[in-house]
Amino acid sequence: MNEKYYNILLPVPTEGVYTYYSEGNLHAGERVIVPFGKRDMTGIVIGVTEKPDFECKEITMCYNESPLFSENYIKFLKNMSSYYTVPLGLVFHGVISEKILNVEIDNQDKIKSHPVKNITLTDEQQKISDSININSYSCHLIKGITGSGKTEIYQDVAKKIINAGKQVLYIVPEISLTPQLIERLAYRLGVEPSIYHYKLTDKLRKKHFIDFATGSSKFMLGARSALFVPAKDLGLIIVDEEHESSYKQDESPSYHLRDMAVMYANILNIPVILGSATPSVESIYNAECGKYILHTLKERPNHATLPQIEIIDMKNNNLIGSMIAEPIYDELSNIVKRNEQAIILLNRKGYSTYLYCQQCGAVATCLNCSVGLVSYKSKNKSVCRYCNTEYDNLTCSVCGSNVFKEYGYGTEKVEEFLENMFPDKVIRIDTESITSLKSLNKNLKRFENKEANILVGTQLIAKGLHFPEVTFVGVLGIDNLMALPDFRSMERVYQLLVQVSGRAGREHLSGKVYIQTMNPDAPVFSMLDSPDLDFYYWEIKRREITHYPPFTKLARLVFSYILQDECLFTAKITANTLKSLPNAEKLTIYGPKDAALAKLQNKYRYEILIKSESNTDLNKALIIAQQVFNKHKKGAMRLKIDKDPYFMM
DNA sequence: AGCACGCCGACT
DNA sequence: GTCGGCGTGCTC
Repeated sequence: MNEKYYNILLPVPTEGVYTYYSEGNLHAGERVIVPFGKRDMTGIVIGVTEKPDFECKEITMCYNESPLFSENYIKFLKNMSSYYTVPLGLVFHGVISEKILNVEIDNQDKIKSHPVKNITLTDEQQKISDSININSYSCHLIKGITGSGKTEIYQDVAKKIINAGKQVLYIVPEISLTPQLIERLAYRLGVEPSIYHYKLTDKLRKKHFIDFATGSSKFMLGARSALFVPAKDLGLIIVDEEHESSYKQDESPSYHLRDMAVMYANILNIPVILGSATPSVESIYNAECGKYILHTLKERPNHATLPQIEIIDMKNNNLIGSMIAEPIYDELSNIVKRNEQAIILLNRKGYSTYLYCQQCGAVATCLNCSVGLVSYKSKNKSVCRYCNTEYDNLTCSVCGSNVFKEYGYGTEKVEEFLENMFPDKVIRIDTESITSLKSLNKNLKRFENKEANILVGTQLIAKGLHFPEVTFVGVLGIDNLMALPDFRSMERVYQLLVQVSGRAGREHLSGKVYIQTMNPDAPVFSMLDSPDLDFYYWEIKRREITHYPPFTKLARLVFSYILQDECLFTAKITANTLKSLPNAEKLTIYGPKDAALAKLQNKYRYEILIKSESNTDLNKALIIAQQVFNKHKKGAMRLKIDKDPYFMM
């Protein structure tokens, strides 16, 4: 009898580590198939263990392969599990689907290679690239506007890593994963990148996973989930647009990709590069503390001039069509007259954004959510933007009337109005107008080919898309964003406005940006055309005074359940327990109070916010909170623990 | 997450 | 009687 006992990690939302025996000799990181309940599952070997005092089952099958997962990878998952106080199995489950995990290694096609195109770096770029030691951990934050040469630096460092026989992981927000980017990278690096993201077919995702895991591919370009493809010998991680809030995962484990990339690079002892035109407040703070190394690219591409930014006071200006301040409207007329191009940015979809009952004045809200409905003219319906319930013939839930007054405007209404004023000159792009990537590309092409002069859209068009002919950007509805109950709202407004300003007047044309607001004296506006860190210094001071991150650690606990009283009751018990903990004086606990969205999909929601200067104290509280909740929860009651929350709604 | 067990309501 | 609704609990 030479049975050995192994701890196996399975992708199940529990602790996830189970003990099995085998007569074979297994190594950490190897994949195995084991019986789990009534089914067979693929898991990975964590290590050898003593014979436990309960009955174990036998490992059904060992993949005959050298381990795909490294010990460092397992360490990374464990660190992630303890940082987010999420069970290890749940982390594994949330990060790799079982479908991908049990992929077979078959005969692989050769990775295509291309002739390498040499790029010459400017002195500024070369200096930054050379300062990055490719043999050990360091975190580099590169600040530079679009086209200032961040990509060239990424490529130069990547090339050094690949020449040293190691692999490179390049992560971008999902929306920037365009065919143009993929083509450009393949062309410049001389290798076909393995692409990895959610929308890829299973077949391709499996292929790219295996290519990178076995080391036959040296370069992976992907979205958030690509960080968890186990590499054979990773030498560099690049996180582009590091400030993007889409890097924060909504579901548990709600990790932040940038933070996890830094954690992983640290464990692997390899360099990591973060890039952005508008780095996040916490990253600049980390640079100031000496955790990251900040590099600022000062040269502007083709010596383009900064756009001229003007703040339009809506109180002193006519609103054309009750929407658009006169100076913006006039500018659009000029644009159409001169056959130039403009972007109108508005972060609201739909036609009218507020509907009031004409009889009793009640606001039309969703029956399942505490959210006001938005009307859509194209669908002839009103829609809840959270649960997407559509209302055909809206009746007032208070008085039963079905006549509503419409206020507020979304992109659909702005498009209609501008289309009336400038027939055939307007295109709209938002998640409602585009049904697929194809239709997005089609609309983008139409605009690129100058089939229209004015592009109306939501944030979609402010991020990462290039419109070389645009000379004017008008921003509507920024006041809504500033008013959001979120300590990061000013940071987001700043980033959005700087990013969208970058869309105006690139290359040979100089541009203008007009922002209409009821609050022209808001400090954020005066810092937009400063290329330095003025906004950062202003914002970091506010964060310090108000005890928000990065000066404190924050966690948000959301309780949700169909029964309001029971939900509040459990939240109260949890909060009271936390308040009476021995380390309670190290914690600041708010709530429970109604969540900003008090009801969603018929579930009532209460939230508790916990602040602490110490990560350890915060984590202790989160573990207790989970235990108290498990003891007192009823039925399908849920608790979502969001550490380092990015969305306070 | 699956999958089974178990305890109530309304069908051939 | 038994089919099926989904609440509860477990998986080495």
